[in-house]
Amino acid sequence: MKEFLNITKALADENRLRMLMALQDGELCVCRITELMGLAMSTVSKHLSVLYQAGLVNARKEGRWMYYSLPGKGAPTAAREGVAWVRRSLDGNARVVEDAKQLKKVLTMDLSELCKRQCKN
Amino acid sequence: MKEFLNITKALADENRLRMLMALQDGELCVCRITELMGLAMSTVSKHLSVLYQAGLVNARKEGRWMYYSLPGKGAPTAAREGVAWVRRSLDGNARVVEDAKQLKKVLTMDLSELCKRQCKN
DNA sequence: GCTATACTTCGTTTATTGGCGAAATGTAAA
DNA sequence: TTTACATTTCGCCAATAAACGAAGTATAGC
Repeated sequence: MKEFLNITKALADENRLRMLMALQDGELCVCRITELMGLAMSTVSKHLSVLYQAGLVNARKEGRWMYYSLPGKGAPTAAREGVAWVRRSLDGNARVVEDAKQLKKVLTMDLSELCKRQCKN
Repeated sequence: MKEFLNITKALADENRLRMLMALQDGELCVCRITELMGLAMSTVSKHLSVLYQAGLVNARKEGRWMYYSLPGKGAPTAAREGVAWVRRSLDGNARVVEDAKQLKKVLTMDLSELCKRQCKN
């Protein structure tokens, strides 16, 4: 019960739902997500930690960068089904579409430049 | 987004998950649910209101009694799928099984007696 | 009409959560 | 081995949410 409750609690926040939807087209590092969300990096990191604890995202460290992605086949059923349900339900949502558009821009930005700027804030 | 967030927030509470699972075998009135949950009736009523606002339960008034049940075919897709996901994920859960057992006892109790007792508390 | 009853709403308290900036951690480049 | 940088953790404050009891609403029976 507690495990499943972790999942539902993780899904009960608009910003975390936006992050899950933003990860649809592949993994992202924290500073790109931060740029997209318009929140403090520490806040974004906390949200990603909540999603990770619930098994709703994978985490991969590469050098100084941390990449988050949607869970694959190995993930627990409840988490995978939860993500699938969210994706079906929010597909085409105005905010999500807007985010996807904004994400395209963020992906063209230079990673180092982006992170440098984030850490200033 | 707001609508879907209503659903995920409604699912992000253990007592509300227990209530949804308790409704699996058919509608229940508030005082039976109250007896099962071991909470104040006002608290249970509030929880049911949250579930109702999210479209996760139906409500039907019959005389002095209010009956809540899981949503049928007419309900929005996201809500129906959410309930289905919860049921799959919590099927066989220890607490849920225990509740189901307890519910059987509660169903044998006299409704009027039960409600009278609830309202005293 | 009154009274009892089944439920909801309101007001308050306490606990949890989201947000930020500052400090800490870990990694890579100079 | 410093220095820079990407991310996380910590400490704090504000906002949200869960719990209760008391008061309010609506319905059935006298």
